[in-house]
Amino acid sequence: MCSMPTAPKSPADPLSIGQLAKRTGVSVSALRFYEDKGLIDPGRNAGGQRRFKRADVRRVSFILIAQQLGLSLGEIAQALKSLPNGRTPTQSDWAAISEGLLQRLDRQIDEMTRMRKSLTSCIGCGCLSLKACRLYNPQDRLSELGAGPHFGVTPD
Amino acid sequence: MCSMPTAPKSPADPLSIGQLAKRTGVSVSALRFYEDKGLIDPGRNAGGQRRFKRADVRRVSFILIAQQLGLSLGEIAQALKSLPNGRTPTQSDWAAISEGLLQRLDRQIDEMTRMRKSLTSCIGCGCLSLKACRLYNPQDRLSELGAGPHFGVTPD
DNA sequence: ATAATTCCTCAACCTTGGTTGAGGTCAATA
DNA sequence: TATTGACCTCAACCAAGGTTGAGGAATTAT
Repeated sequence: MCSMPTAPKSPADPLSIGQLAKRTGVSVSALRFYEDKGLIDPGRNAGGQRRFKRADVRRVSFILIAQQLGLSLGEIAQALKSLPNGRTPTQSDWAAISEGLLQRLDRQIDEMTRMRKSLTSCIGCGCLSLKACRLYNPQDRLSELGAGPHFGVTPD
Repeated sequence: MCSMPTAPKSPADPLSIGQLAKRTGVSVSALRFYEDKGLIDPGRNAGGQRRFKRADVRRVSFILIAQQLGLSLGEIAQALKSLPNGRTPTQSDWAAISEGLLQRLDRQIDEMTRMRKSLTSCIGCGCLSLKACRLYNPQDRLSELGAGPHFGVTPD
């Protein structure tokens, strides 16, 4: 026969949720949660079970990377909308969307570097008032790194 | 008389929670929450109302700064334990504890810079697999920046 | 054919970092 | 003195990012 002995899973083979979980290291419950939030959109087989395309491995990888960079799932969902719908994303589609991450990362590094400068000067003078930080950094507040309360310390 | 006309609030004047809120920009409810978590420990007046020392303004500033750097309230509580108990912290006490923040910030900048390198190479090859990232960055995962799921992408 | 897995949905729960409101007390002001 | 604030506690709620478990259906292995 022409068919290979141990079915070398063609690139079209769909993945079950458990298989995707294993490949990505993301738990099954988290994958369902991502679907619920619109980050992934698996098809279903006749029995109603989720069937993922192999390209979804990359999609989940993107989610993980973006999370590392501090994007919320909502922001990630937004970013993923820039991918072609219908067609399976190509490498250059992924490269394009990843550029956005890189820019964000650069902004973050920049903010942290400014923060470092401020903190150094705060430590230097012992004031710990963020007066200096605010001079350097008027209303940015590294807010990408966490919600954090409103800022506006009026020191002693 | 020797006393000044409009009572130039001596450094010993205690602050009410509302006054502290105004000085720090932190809401009254958040201040109560911080007390609950052990980050601040105001005394009480005869009527049971919180009375903060002026040094608490600095303490709250520290909390805000540390939050910006991604520390959880629990971690901040830990850090604050290094302050002298009993005595009001001096400028050099604050400088010492802030050194820890600076080191953490440096680690973060370092991690982000490595992440940038990885991401650049991922974008370059279009793989988006984090294979390269993991090479550069074996098990660190910028985890300081958020809980984030377990990492272990096995690409397509 | 049957047993063992895996999967399904839905609801409840968890942690962080708070906010909001009810019901009641304290303190400053007219 | 009366009355506004400002304050008190306690409980419930919110959003994010999930986990856990119940009860049941589908799939896979023997």
